[in-house]
Amino acid sequence: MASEKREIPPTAWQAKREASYEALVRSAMFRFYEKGYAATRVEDIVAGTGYTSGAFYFHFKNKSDCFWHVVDYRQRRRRGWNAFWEGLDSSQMSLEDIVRYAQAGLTPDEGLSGWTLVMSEHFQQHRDDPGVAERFARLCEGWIRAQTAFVSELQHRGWVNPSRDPEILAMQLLSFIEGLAVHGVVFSLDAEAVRHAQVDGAVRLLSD
Amino acid sequence: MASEKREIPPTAWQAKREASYEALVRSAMFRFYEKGYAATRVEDIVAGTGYTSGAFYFHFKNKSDCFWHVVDYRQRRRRGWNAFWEGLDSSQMSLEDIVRYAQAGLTPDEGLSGWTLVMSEHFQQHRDDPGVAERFARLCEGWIRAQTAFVSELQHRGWVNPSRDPEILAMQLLSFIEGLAVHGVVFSLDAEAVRHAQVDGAVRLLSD
Amino acid sequence: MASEKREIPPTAWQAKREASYEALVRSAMFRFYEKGYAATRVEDIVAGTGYTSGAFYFHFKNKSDCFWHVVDYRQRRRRGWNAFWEGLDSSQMSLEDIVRYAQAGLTPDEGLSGWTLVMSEHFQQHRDDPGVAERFARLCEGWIRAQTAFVSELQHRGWVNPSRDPEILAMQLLSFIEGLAVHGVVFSLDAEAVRHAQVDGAVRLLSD
Amino acid sequence: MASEKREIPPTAWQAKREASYEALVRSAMFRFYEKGYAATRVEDIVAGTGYTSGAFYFHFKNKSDCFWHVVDYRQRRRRGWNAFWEGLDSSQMSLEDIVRYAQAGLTPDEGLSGWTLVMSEHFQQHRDDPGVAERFARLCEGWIRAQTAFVSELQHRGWVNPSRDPEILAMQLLSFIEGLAVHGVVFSLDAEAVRHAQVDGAVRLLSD
DNA sequence: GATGAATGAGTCTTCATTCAT
DNA sequence: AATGAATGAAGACTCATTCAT
Repeated sequence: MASEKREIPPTAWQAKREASYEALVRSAMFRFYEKGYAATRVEDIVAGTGYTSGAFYFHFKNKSDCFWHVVDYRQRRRRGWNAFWEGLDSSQMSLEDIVRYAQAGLTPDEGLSGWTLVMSEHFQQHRDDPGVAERFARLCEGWIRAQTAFVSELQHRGWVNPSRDPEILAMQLLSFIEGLAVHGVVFSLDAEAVRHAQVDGAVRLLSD
Repeated sequence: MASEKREIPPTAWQAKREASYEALVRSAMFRFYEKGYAATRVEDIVAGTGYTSGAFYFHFKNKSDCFWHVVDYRQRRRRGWNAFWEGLDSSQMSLEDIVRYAQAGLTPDEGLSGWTLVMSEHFQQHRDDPGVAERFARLCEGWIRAQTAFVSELQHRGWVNPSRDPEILAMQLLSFIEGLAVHGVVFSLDAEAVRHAQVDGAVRLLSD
Repeated sequence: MASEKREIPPTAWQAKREASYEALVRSAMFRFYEKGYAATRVEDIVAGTGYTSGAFYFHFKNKSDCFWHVVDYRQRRRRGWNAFWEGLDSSQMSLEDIVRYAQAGLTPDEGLSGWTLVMSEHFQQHRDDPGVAERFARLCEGWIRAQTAFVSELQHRGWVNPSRDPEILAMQLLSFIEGLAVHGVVFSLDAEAVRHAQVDGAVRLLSD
Repeated sequence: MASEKREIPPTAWQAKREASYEALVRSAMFRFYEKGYAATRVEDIVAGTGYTSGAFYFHFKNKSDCFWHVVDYRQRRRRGWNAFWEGLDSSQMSLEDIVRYAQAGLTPDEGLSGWTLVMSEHFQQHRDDPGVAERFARLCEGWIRAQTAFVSELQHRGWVNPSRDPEILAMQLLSFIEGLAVHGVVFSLDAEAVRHAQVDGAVRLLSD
């Protein structure tokens, strides 16, 4: 009856759709980060994009759904660790050098350090929604896995004692870095000092 | 109608007031911790206490005010570090022993580990309120000061290299402990594993 | 702790509550009837009562809940059939006389004839809500039961052939009366003509 | 881009147009019936047809317009009463036989018994739109006229007392049949029982 | 000190409808 | 003839807060 109808989704539309989608996701990311998840209204997200709330609900089921799209978006953009090791002559570097160098990778992109705050806030507010806990857990797993790979590599290359459990170390590193970032945000600490304390502490956590 | 009210002696009055106050503060503390600050309604706080929202607004100017009362309440109940060192024969203990022993003091009371989450959420939602940032900063200072005293004491007693800046170390410790606690909550990690990682990491942060 | 607190619900409050409740229920009833269920906004209901939408949501969980409260309210106010037979000297009356006399009881009170319309509209819009169908069925049962009692009484008193199934007759009567009322509303028929056709038809349905 | 569009011969064009029109009208009819007018979204109508909302607004000015198209569609498809009497040897039949036989014609086609519900719902929601009342009245007139013709024919053929007003009788019949149908839908009554009660009652209404 | 009915501003969300393609 | 992204007005509902008692 309506056989060939849906077949030609003109790429023009697809492009349009993707453009508005990305604009909204990115706006949401920044607004969430600036004001917190709860305090960000859909109107706030939409405001600077040139779209309206209708467009928002065209792309997302609701505000919470939008949050998860942001999470995925960030995930997708996170530069892999593989790229990190390539083109790195580690023979001349101290552990501290490497950690400092890796920091840009350890902390989230786009300078949204302490984004965990947003995540935890969303988590709090949807604690009893079914499946949320698992979703967060799975997300964490991914991070730990990536971080574990980094630690393992450090062990392989002789920077870290190979007898230590890389997974636990990964968790400790992540928590420490993020913990400091969050403290920095909440307590208005000097950014440079925080960065320094992160590197210093990370090195110690990695050392015996 | 209000006949028997006059009969209550002033002291009983005050006692009554304090009783309801504490009941509400404590209920708020637990609700905030369980559901997050934003998701906790005044009704939720009031619910299990036997009081009504009217009582709430007798004691607190508003929800945010209540939050700060909780913070103060927690502050007041935090056992001082002085008590910690008394009756502790540290001569026989390793650094790890001490840290493990101190953990109950390092982490917030009543098993509300990761309460920073609540604080940061409240912070996010009142970012532009004037004075909030300072208030948080001052609060943090208090913690750092206490923690710094602890670290200094460790240096005095020879557990920690005296040349390190105790304040930075304090900040690192706090962030690390809280960071792990938060991760544990958000990502549903095993409580025992978290505790273990906390002690282990803390020792490393304190070591050279 | 809060032992005797809830014990004295000052009747003043109860009265206040009941007053606002009834005002809202009645307003809802009339608005629903005038504009239909879907087209009636909560604001419309609240408008003439002197209350605000907040009061509405104090009394009702939501608009649909309010609808059911209206249904119950109508149910409660429906004069029983017992009162009908008392003080009625049926010996001198024809069947038509009785039916005409009963019409005020057969049709809903307050001149809201054809209120079934509202019910069916609400029904349509909540068809997939669980429990709605049963609730309506139970409601209908009650009506049929009452109507059946009326028919049985007519049989006892010799007005209607006792061999006919009173329950089926009751259903036919109800449907006929309501069906005509609805047609009258939707097709703007003359009220008097409708009333006449109702009595005439009802008598025929009751006759052999 | 629009290259092959010109190649379609005008007749094919028209056929295409009619196909999509009918698909949409029929879908609307069924959706309205299943979920009610208000609860049916344009998307719902469009869903199973293979078209999109754009097509909908090509054929109909708006949702209400679509409703009237459905009404017309149903009107057009209603088998005339002329066809009914042809090829019916009524000499051997009782009144009940005829009514039963006519029921398929009395009740709406396609098993959408109780479609009056939808009509009345639409009516409620457009009560103050000018012209709606008249339009409904005219519609009803048509039905009554058809039904009146049927009744008159019954009188001619001796089944019904010729002294009774055929128009009133027609209205009573229609209301009764539809009233029962509606009750059946809203109160989940057994379809067979309803049908039986319809025939039985109709015969009584037609009898003296 | 405490009650609880009532307020009303604030938000999310829906959906009929438009329009460039 | 039809698409589907986007609009934006409308409405339901929440909840911190007030106030007469």
